[in-house]
Amino acid sequence: MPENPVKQAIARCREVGLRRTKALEELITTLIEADRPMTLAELASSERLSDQCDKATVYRLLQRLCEHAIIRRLGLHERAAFFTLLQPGKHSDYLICTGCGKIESIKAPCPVHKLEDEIREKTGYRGLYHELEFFGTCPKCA
Amino acid sequence: MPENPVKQAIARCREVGLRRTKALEELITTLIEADRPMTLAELASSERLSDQCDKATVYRLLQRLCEHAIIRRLGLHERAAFFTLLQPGKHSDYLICTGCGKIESIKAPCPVHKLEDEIREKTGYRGLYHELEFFGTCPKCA
DNA sequence: GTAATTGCAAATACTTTGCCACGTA
DNA sequence: TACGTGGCAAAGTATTTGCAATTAC
Repeated sequence: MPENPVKQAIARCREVGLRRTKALEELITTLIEADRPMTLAELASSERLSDQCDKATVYRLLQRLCEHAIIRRLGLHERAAFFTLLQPGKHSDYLICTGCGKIESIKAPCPVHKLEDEIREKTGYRGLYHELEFFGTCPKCA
Repeated sequence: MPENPVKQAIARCREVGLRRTKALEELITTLIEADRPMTLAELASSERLSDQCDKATVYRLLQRLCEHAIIRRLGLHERAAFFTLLQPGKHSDYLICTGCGKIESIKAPCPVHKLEDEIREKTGYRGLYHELEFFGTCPKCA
């Protein structure tokens, strides 16, 4: 039974020593409801957070959550950084339209695990993970 | 016979209608000599370019070259964008240390072409390409 | 000659920090 | 109570643009 993912994420936050604040709850909830990577600006101005707390607060929350590997910061080519919640057992690659900027999750089985293992062995890098993005022009923009 | 890659790249520039300026030559040469993705700031302050032209010029050159798919802008998680020369038949994935920021090219055969083909068919995206990065802590930083 | 390109300076955009007040454990 | 957290405002860093002067074709 997949328990409430918001509660799961907050539990992970508590485990690493973060305090359970209203802002934290709303941030996690927002990320889960959106089910897509979001920018600091988007989050800070979102319904749940805009009148809940300052942008600096969201910024520092994101920072803490990144440090503890509860969320991840993604490149994705925009000027602003994107953040996505890490959920155990879930991994997403992305399909991004270079025209309108639309970002889709690709849930398809990711074909790079084998290469990742090879790299881990050959290079001795620790905590290895990857990010895979496909870029192109979506049918609407074409 | 692999002809001089600088000349090749400049030839491609000419084909798409760009003028052959000193700045263009030095920019291309710098990217090829470095053989790694570079940021606007790095390029603008590089030996070949710093007293050759203004940062705005480099910026606009990079922009034009991107539009014509002669270079590519990469995310790579730093705050600044990275740029890399596209060379026909060459594709690189990257291994990046989250500690010191070192960026290595992975020349290993890239395992995502098949998935890329599937996505092209299923989604109808045009001009599809991908970017694959591995992140971790390098032995030195660990 | 004409349109693309450039330099300089100013404007944006996004991120990051300082400092003191506040709330959670 | 003590220390993590939050608000507000200011600073920092990277990017982007306007406009007149210059240069490649």
